[in-house]
Amino acid sequence: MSDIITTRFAPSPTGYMHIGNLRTALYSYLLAKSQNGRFILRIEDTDQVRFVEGATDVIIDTLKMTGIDYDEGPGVGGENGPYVQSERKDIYGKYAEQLIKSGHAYYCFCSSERLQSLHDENGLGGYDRHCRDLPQEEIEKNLAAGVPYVIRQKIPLEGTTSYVDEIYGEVAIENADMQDQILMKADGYPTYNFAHVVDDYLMHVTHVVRGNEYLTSTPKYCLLYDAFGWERPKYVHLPLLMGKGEDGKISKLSKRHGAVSFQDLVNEGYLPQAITNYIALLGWCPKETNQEMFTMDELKREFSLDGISKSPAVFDYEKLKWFNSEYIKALPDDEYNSRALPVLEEICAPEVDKVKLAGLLHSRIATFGEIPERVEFVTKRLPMDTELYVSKKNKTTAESCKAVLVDCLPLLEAADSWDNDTLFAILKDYAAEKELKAGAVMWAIRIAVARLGITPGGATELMEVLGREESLARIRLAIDEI
RNA sequence: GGCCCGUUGGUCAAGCGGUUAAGACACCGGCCUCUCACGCCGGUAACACCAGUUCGAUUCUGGUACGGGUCACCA
Repeated sequence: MSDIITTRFAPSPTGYMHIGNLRTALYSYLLAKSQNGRFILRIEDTDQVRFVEGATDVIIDTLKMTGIDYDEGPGVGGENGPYVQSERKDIYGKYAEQLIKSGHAYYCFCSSERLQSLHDENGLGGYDRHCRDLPQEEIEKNLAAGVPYVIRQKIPLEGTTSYVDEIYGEVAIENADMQDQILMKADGYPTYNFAHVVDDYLMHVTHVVRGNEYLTSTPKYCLLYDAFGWERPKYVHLPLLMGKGEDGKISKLSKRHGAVSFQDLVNEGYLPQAITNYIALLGWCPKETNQEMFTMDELKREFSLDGISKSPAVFDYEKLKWFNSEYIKALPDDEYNSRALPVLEEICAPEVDKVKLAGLLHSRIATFGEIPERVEFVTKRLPMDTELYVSKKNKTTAESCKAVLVDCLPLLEAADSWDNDTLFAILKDYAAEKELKAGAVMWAIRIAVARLGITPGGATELMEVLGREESLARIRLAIDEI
């Protein structure tokens, strides 16, 4: 058991899955699975104030949708449970007591008001270690009197604590620069700082994978392991995910940069696999290959620590879109239709051929969320801009297009059936007869019928989707408008 | 502000002492085409700066600048 690599993902239930968090989960999972290890999900809900109903389900659902399956955790159980910290509340106290006995922690009776004023005075400074060396009798007196207390870690006043991070190498921090951080809160719950150390030990976690905001606080955790006499785990701190603001400034990825939760992205029409694939490459790059499209199994095979970058990565929605469009294009028709058709059903008139329209859209959309705007012209006659008739490539002008429309209207009216092949043949023949470029004819018709410059299909394809009556009506209207 | 980390094109990134400094997204151009898209072909664009080590630095060391993180009874 101890030989096998064990990682965990330990989010706090906030109600949504931040994309940076998801990447941490993914890397943690991949590290374990790349070496046939175990992966644990642990819910860190020691903050009772921030409790969010149903938040754990969001986490579990996200992992399920992305294919990050855990070997132990809520819902699946395991021999190291429970996997929700609030359900493990009883076990932290005795470890804290142990630390007090061994001189690595102490009771602190300072009120939160005092702490607050301390903070206000110093700005940045922290606790003044007021209770660090309280006389034993005073401690007992306070305890007996029921004075609320927290338990703080007794950080050595001198010396340096260092560890070797798997990504960043040696990190050394002066003990004097560390705070006597709180291990147990007044409400009896442990802090993250304490709980995760105890749990990682109890759950036999061998590699702690997390964001690099913990890089400099890790020595404090190392001191805890040392105090208990436990073997320290290996640390894998990941470069942060950044966002680029409209002002061009780069900062930690947050709401102001757009959709940052997995659920937001899914709602916008991104596929879970596309999201996973993209974020896998944000801070990691495979060795010996230039591959970009990865299935989860391939990631498990290729993933390795030495491919992880040290520098922060800016989340690029454009590239995510590209991945998503690739995944959409690769979708089998039935799967694609099951996503696209409902959207079209909802926004299109009954006479519109949704299956045809969906087909036209298949290779042209980057997200399912953009379907409504792409097909708006089908159900609505958009305001016409006659400039659209001008095509330098096809050498058309509004006037030349009008002539084409006038000529073609009766031909189309006479069409004995209304499908793409028939319509195309009619127009092609017309172009040949008039010695026009086919493109010039198609351009005129397409603009007239779509009233839009960029369309999800060619002239005759659009006419087929719009139907005979609407198409002809639009051509007549267009003639009048020029 | 103290401490810590980082710095290759607009973005993701390969590189790990000697290279014409990969590739992808985006962008631009071309081809194909019934438009757009797809697809194919091509192009623009980068080693933050200054010292040092070395025969030789994008690669190693130091400093500067810039960016980020952290200093909670949040995780």
